[in-house]
Amino acid sequence: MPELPEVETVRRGLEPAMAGAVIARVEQRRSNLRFPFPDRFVERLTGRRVNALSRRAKYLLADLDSGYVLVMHLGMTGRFTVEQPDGAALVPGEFLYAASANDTHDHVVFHLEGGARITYNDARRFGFMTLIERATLPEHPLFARIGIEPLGNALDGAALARMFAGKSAPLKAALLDQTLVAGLGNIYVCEALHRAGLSPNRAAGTLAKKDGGPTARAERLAVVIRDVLEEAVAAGGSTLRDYAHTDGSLGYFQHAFKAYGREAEPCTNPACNGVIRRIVQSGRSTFYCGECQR
DNA sequence: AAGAACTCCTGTTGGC
DNA sequence: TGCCAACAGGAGTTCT
Repeated sequence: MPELPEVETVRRGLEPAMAGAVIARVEQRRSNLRFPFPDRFVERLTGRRVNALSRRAKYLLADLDSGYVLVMHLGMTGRFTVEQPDGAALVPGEFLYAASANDTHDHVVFHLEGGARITYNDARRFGFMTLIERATLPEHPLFARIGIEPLGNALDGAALARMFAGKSAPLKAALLDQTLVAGLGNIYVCEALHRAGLSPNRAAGTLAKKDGGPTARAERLAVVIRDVLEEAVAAGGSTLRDYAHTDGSLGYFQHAFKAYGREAEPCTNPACNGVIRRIVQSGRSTFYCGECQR
């Protein structure tokens, strides 16, 4: 499920339970998710304290007192559930995924000192976990080529122009490329392009001037990417088909979608008479308005 | 070397 | 109701 806003929301939900906590026991219920777990995964976590829980792109990073970082990626269907020892599974304002109807897909359980229990559930197993030495993290293949954080200071029109210059790939594909801007996924790319009035089919390179500088479109796109992600984080991310039966607080940004999932509906741009259409680009659905997105 | 297609896996949904 | 195809928030690998 998770794009940047959802991963950040999960981080904020896990942080109160995990940061500063000691991992008393770990249940690893299978040998792999998308990739095999690292050697001696359970032993290397047991007894370790989590110094801090951070995020880079769509990765969650638990910094351990062993000098290693527990790196976690949620793939498409990864979710965490936090249960406190007093039975309180949820804290108001936190975003927590509902436990699935059965525990078939509960693959990892972290038991923390003090009794809190954190369960990782992932039906499709596109997520994964690994351990990387903290000092080598920036050069690690998973992170060496990761692009700029869109909520940091590095994202602006000039940065987009630099990255897109000379590219014939469609804007949609360029924005999904995690080595350029890190953290966008299918939903927020559709939303950002709709806000920016830019066609997902437009060649990415058209957002750079001949001298490599940013066009007005590039400046506009940088602004709306930041806006849409900030609004989504503030809303606790988006909750789609999952979690229908949870009493936990859910993301509600899905109600603010202007393009995603609106095939055949009138364009939500009040100045536009177009209709949202759905096309497929690199195997993924793209929702956009052919009238006001050029 | 860039860009598109294919791949991993399971669950849900919509059409007949 | 059952069956089957299409589709789902990701991204590494393999092709052209």
